[in-house]
Amino acid sequence: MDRSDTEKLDGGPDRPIKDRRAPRGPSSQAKNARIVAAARKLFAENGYAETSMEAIAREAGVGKATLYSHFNCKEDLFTSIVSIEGEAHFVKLTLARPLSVAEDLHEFGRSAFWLLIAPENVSILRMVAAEANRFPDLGRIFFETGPSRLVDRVAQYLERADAIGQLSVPDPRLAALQFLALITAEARMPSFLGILGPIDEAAANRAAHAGVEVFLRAYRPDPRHHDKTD
Amino acid sequence: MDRSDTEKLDGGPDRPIKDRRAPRGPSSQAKNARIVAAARKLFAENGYAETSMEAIAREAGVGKATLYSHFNCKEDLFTSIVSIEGEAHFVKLTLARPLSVAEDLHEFGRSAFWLLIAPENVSILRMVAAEANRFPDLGRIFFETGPSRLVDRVAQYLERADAIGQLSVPDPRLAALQFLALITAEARMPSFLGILGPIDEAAANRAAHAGVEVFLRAYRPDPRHHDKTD
DNA sequence: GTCTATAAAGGGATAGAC
DNA sequence: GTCTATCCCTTTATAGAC
Repeated sequence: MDRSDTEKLDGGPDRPIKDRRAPRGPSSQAKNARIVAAARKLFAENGYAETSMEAIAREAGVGKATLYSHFNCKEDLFTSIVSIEGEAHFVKLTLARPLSVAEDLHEFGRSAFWLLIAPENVSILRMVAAEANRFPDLGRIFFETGPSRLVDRVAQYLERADAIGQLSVPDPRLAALQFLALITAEARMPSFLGILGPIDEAAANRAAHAGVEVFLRAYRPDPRHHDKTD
Repeated sequence: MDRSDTEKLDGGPDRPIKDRRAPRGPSSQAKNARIVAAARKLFAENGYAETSMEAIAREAGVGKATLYSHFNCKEDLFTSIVSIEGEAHFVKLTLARPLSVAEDLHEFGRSAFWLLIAPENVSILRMVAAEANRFPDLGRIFFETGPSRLVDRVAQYLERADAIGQLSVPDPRLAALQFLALITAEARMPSFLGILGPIDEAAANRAAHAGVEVFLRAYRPDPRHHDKTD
């Protein structure tokens, strides 16, 4: 399009410079995406402080000044990554069909296990936790846009299951937190500490099964446990 | 003692230097303790990368070279801190008396809640998790000297309770992990993310109560759930 | 062993050419 | 908008006096 002037100055295709045909995006949008992807990867791998802006620029294939033209400073880039990731991961999961409670919870439990345990998802949590002191608001933003929504969804489901008499759940939000805690009881700590071996579908199935079993035994309808003698 | 030579050179008590009577420990042992305390505090507050050796030396009231005479490098200091802290926190808790299961678990649950949720204890976990990629062995060392022992202790108790028929626990270690997960179900994530408000005895009581209640409903002796139809 | 001063390296952010 | 080269600061680690 409007490259004619520069081509006249360059004098042809055999330019003496290194390699100007490198994948340079047409607009800044593609570079922005590459920067976000690079920052996400490096922050997750090495943490905030140990990740240099130069390394991010290199990973993204752009110059450092380009990086600073997209994000004012390192903190802005970091908070952007956290917000993006927090939403992206937790929006997917749904738990809506009121069919078989055991089936529903098992299916949802398998998905939740992957979400809460898989290394690529845990890294974001580690990042936010590690920088909780330096970025006090970030923890709240991440929690409310991510995990809290997951809890809400489970709680709503449990409330409906209670309403139709399939479960006995006096405190849906507490029960939802307990359900997620049970699903991840075994793998949570090793996952955080980075010492969990590779996980597969079978592991997710076992975790969901073990968690759902205990949860249903505790919250199955039983008139004897309905009186609120707290 | 052997200060006579320097006193001759200094010329008396009115020295022009700032304040040499600062608390200088007699042996290096006291300084070592102060260094460890300072490093523990600063690492916990700001993380590994954001904590400078100079800041640790300042906090400990020693020179930077003194610090390096006690620990070869920053990594060694960090791993030492983690090992020390990992053991110190988890050794205290015991769960031995086979009296009332509900009472025992509630009492232990309250203590475990503090151990797993209190900010000063969570900070060590955040540190190890944050540096899991850079120090791969550290996560395992911390887990095995700390949290894993806690799980073992609970599992042993549950096994005894199963043996005398007060509970029905086919997999004691899994049940132990679930018990601890239930106790901390509500506060775990906010605690990690640094957005948990101040906790008190009442909060610990509520957490223990809610967790024990669900746990006992799931694992109370019931012949119908003993057949291993897995 | 302990401190002061410094060397050597790397990071965040910017200036200026294009 | 984009890149290259650079400024200024902090950091780790050490050298040398005491």
